[in-house]
Amino acid sequence: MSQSVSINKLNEHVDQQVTLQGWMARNRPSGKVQFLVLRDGTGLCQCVIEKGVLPDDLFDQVKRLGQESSMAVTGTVRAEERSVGGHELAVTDVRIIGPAVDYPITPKSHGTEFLMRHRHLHLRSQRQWAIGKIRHTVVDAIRRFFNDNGFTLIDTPIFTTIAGEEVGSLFEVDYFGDPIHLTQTGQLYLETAAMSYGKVYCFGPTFRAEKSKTRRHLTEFWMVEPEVAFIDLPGLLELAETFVSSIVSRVLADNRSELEQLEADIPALEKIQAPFYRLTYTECVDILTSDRTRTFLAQQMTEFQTQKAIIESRISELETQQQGSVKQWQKDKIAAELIDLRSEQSELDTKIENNPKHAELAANFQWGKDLGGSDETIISMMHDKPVFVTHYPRKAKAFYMKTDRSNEQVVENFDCLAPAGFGEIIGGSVREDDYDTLINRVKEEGLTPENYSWYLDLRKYGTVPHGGFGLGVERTVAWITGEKHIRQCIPFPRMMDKVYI
RNA sequence: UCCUCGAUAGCUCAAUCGGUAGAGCGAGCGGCUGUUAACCGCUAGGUUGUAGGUUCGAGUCCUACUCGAGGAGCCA
Repeated sequence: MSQSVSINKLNEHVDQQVTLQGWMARNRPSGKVQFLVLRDGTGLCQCVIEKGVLPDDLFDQVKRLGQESSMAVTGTVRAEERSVGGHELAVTDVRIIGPAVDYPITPKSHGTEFLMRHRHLHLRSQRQWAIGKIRHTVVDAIRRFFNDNGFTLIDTPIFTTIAGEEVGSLFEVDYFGDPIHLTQTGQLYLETAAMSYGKVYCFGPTFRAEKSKTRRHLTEFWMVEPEVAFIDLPGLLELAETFVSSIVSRVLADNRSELEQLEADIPALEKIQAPFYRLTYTECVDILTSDRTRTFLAQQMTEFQTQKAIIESRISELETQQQGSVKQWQKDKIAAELIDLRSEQSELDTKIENNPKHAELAANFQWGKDLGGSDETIISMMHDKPVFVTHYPRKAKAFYMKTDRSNEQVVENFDCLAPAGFGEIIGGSVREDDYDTLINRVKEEGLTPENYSWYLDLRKYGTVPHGGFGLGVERTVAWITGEKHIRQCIPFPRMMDKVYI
């Protein structure tokens, strides 16, 4: 028996006899030769099976195997320019492990619903695999960053007795007859630990029952939250920009081929380096209501319409070609392109429809409101690097955020908006550290102070300025990979009213 | 919760004015030694989401419901 190796290590075994173990991604049998592409979790390798080398009955058995059949394939590695991955295997033996019949996900395109219902199998497909590899790097980079910078990991509870954000977005579960909630944030617990270790972070799933049906929302998502004692707002911003930059540069270093495969915007990612842009909320309001935004949106509208015209002329061009007497496979290709173009067209229609609404929302923006999704998108579209927006109105924000002592209308908080219209990936703040101010804020919000007694205690026994933020893992992965919907960025997504498997 | 669009073969989609439901892929069989979503020939595959209604006749029109997609509010 020859040495068992993984496909990503084939370059170390050229001209040697090896055994690969994996699944059949596809097979193209012809009379006397089969080109079988094997997938082993580390990459793809074309295996060339020749009749005569393999016994006839085995050759025929392999020929009849369905997509995703598992097998061990033995042969000689050779360098081959024409092949995926640059290597191929001249096969001398095949051992069939688990045949597959009628694998549902075919090489043709599928709709979202179908893929989500087959999520357990969809994870094997190339695109999902690449996103998963990048998610892995993102998670590792997050842990690395904090572990290497003096932070201590604190595991905060998932069953929680207090709310950090909107009470309405808590999932309630039955805890031996009493109600308890799934955590929306580890922050409040994390603050207690920051008073013990100085610099801490938590990293885990978090749950929000928001009725949000958008490409940026999940009801269960992963969030990392650092919390630091003796830090101010500029210090937090510096931490956040160093942190985000370190994640992006790790992905660029470790997952370049996955980024290429996903057609991510690599030059744009290479620009993600500190310092990021800094704007106050008030400056954002000024921008939104200015001529700059008006002309920016008008330009966008023109651009959308130009794109739409291009797509429409391409569609009618293809439709004409389709009428003509071309070969069937060409018709097929045209049909596939038409489907893509039509979905692009309807996306543009939505953008064209929304543009005036967004323009109106922006132009009429009143100081005091929270920034809406469209407002954030506008600000983020105007920049090629992430933007920090700081100092939001106190009334629009959570009770625990520290009131700015030089302007009591605002709090010392920040959001970090990823560029090119992606939107918010981080929300954070300096925490209110004065006992009396905090208890008044708790009461103002209609919350019960008794429930927060332990949280208030932190302000009684050696209070210090401190703060932190939360970064959404799926949003970060979606932004980096250029994936439109964050449901593709977690293995098993849970959405507002839809849990597939 | 609200607005818009959709549901036709296992999958992705066609079906003109309301007039016999059709392709490709996938599956099965046969052919082909260099294929990259190969190609060529043949075969099987359908209660058009559900329930009503209009009509000589409904995939197509009307009503309700179910499910899905996109968007809005809110957020990481």
